[in-house]
Amino acid sequence: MVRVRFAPSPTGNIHIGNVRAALFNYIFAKKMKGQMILRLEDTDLERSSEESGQGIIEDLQWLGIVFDEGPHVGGPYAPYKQTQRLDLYREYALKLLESGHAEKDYTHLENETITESSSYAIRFKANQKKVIYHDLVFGEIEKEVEDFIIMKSNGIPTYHFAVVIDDHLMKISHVIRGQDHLGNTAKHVLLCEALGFKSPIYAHYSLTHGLSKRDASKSIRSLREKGFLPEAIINVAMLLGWYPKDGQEKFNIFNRLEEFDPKDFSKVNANFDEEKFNWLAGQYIREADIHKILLLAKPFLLEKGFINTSTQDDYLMGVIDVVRGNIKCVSEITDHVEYFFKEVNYQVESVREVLEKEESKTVLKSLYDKLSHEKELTAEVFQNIQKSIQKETGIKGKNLFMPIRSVLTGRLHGPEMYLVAPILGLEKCLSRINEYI
RNA sequence: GUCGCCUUCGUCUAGUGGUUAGGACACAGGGUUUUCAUCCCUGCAACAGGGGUUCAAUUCCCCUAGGCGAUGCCA
Repeated sequence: MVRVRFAPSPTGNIHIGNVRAALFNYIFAKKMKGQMILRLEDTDLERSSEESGQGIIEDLQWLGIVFDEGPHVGGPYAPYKQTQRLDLYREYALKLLESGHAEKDYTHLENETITESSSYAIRFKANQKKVIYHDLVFGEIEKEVEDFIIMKSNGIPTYHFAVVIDDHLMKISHVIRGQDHLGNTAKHVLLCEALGFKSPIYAHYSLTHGLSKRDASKSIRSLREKGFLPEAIINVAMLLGWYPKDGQEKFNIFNRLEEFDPKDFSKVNANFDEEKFNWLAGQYIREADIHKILLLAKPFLLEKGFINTSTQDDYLMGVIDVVRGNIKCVSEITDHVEYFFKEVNYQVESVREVLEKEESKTVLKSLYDKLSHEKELTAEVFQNIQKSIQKETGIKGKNLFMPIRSVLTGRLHGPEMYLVAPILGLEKCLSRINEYI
């Protein structure tokens, strides 16, 4: 049985870089029909927090990463928080002390006199031993290990110790983690040997640069609040370390589990490419189910006061569909749709300039005249009208289209007018034009 | 400092002992009856350097340089 785990320290939000630890393990569990375990490594008492742990669980759930076992759902190897497993670590540490693999360390007392009751740390005696282990991605790794602390003088285990004990006790079969642990793994292998544990199988993936922990804008929480789609984030995170063989960069990994293999992880540290992320995110917005975007967009539109609860969904979907090609996350929709909901404000200088041209008046008069003879405004009707205005007035190109765009939207940029106008509707178009003729 | 890992277009990458070294993002040009954008087409652009091994090296080996990581009573 494959059992993998995501073992974050609950000290902040997860972002698009470190979500890969959860994602890669989860994908592997899915592929192998194994189990996914969450363990909170909260032994850094200073920085760990309950809220952070909860936030991580929520963010992952939103992405579709769920756990078979963990502090929030329980499981046969509970507890799943390291601060609740302190007795366990103590027990194993004492064993190592007895077997001579470890010794007491009083260096934290500096010049104080050591007595029977003095607190002590426990140091593992690695004796410069050379360890060779196999990594699925990097192959044979050879590393000499120095002595290191396994229990702090406050009774809390260090990461290296707790991780080995827990992975063994929780029957973790594969450890998939960042290559910042490539060297540390030798320590873990040594500890396993000393404790008589079987080492899990290791796979280390490359690190990502350009994603500072301090940059909150790349946290999963923040991306979610901006209305990025979770599928896009999963896709981008996958690309940070793994590429499908056919080179297809937009993909749903859950449909391609067969292809996924940790041994194909990239060995090279990569830079996070925000441009590409934005591009991919936009692709997902364009292809998403319109109802889904509608649901996500409503809160943003309500907040801006563009709509109210009685605004028709059909109308909204039309609006969303016509502007979705210009956004990468749903929140950006509010930058593109004001004129569909509010009266147009013609104060923008460049727009006024267009409208005040003599040619523009000619175009708009003709447009008004033709529109007022129509009963129903469709894209085709609008296109035909534009053509006949051109034919009759001889005005074409920019001089033809800009006044129309300006009068109907108050902007110089936007989607094709023949798509915009039918959504606005005949009545609104006529009244806006009427203001200028 | 010591130890470990890595090094293909600007960026993310595919790939091979003999290839026109492929794709994507970005960028540039063109097209889609106007603009921004979308979409389509075209173009630009890479095997870090030096030694080997070999008939042949981007691919294998060594060295150098560079990058990253570890070296904590952080995880």
